[in-house]
Amino acid sequence: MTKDRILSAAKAVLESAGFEGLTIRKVAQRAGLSPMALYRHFKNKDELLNALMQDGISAWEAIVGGIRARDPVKWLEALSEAYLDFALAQPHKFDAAFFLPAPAARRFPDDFAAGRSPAIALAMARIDQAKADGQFRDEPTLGIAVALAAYGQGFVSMHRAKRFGSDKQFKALYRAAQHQFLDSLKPSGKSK
Amino acid sequence: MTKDRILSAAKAVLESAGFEGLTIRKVAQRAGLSPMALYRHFKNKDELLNALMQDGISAWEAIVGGIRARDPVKWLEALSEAYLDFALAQPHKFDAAFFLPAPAARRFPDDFAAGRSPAIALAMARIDQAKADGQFRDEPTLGIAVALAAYGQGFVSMHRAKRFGSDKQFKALYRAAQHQFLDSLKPSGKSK
DNA sequence: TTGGTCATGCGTACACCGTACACTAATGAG
DNA sequence: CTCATTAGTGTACGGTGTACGCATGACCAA
Repeated sequence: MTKDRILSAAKAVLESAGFEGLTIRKVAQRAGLSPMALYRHFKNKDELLNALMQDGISAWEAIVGGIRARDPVKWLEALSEAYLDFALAQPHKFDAAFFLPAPAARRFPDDFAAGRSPAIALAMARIDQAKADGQFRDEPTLGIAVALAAYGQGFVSMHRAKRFGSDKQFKALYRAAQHQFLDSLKPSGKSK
Repeated sequence: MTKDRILSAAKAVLESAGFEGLTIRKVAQRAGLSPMALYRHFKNKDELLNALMQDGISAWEAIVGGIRARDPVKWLEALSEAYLDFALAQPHKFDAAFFLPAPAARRFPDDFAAGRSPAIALAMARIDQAKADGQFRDEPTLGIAVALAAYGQGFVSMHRAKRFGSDKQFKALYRAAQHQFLDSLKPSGKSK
């Protein structure tokens, strides 16, 4: 389908030129079409960006789905590390997944607890499991999941805004914070 | 000075039209100048944006400097709340302060611990104080400060990306996470 | 006063952007 | 074959950042 070809072209342009360099004209050229042809398949540029967001989210879901750790806490640690890898190794795809504004239609409802997102649902299941195992205290599962997500997104956002001196410092602080966070969820008295 | 007039115009345009609507031509018109006149005072648009970032940061520093709470933990709670207010009440200024990429020249050095930013330095002083008071456990001060910042930035970033169903949900989760975070820093056994 | 230097602002022009509009070429059903 | 639907195109418009060269005026030395 032509639409897929356009999407592939868009992903290629995004990869090589970033969001700044992602233009209708460039995508069209890459797809071997005239610029206006894209409008047969996407209402406008925003809709194309939205498709890229979807693609980025799918990539992330696949990564999360591939985490193999058995122990729920280890699983959450692996999740956190995978997130860091994703952000650094595929920055544009990552940004598409996490920073692009969602159109009204696909926003989480107020109970996004329910886990409209498979990745969040998976994480919440592991958190519940850790609580059942007695590895975590009894804090609200949604709160923990969202906090973990915010943590990661915050670090990456600060990194994107060039608030860290170096990637090395960024990674070190990211890992330290993640470790401390998971640590803080252990039952009282067990910390450190 | 003309430069100040341009900056004021830019701030006004930013406030009323956001970053999307911030164009050289609009700023020039607002300042009563021709578009090209701006280039006598700013190398290019990026440099103008950088000046806006500086302005946003100053606004934030002023807010932080104005927090009056005596108790260090209360002070940190007030900080967190002020951050939320700032993000919601002055979104563009907030974004200028926290999301605009810093030019290489003004990046934090690797020991940004040292607190190139007055706000971070203030926060770290309060954290040290809380530790001295026995209100916090002995985690690394820098780690706590950066984690707190990442927390806030992450929530706001997710909000900007429209990942929350509503402002109400956003605020509720933000506050819950902040509360849980500060709580987790208390000495073992005292949590909840 | 004259002349020169420098800072300031302006007008024009260019390349690039998203996309509205009107068009043609291809496809497939009856 | 006819005709409606779809896919793709070319042109054009209003917007963007900004390079370039010129005009103006303030200042100061001769």
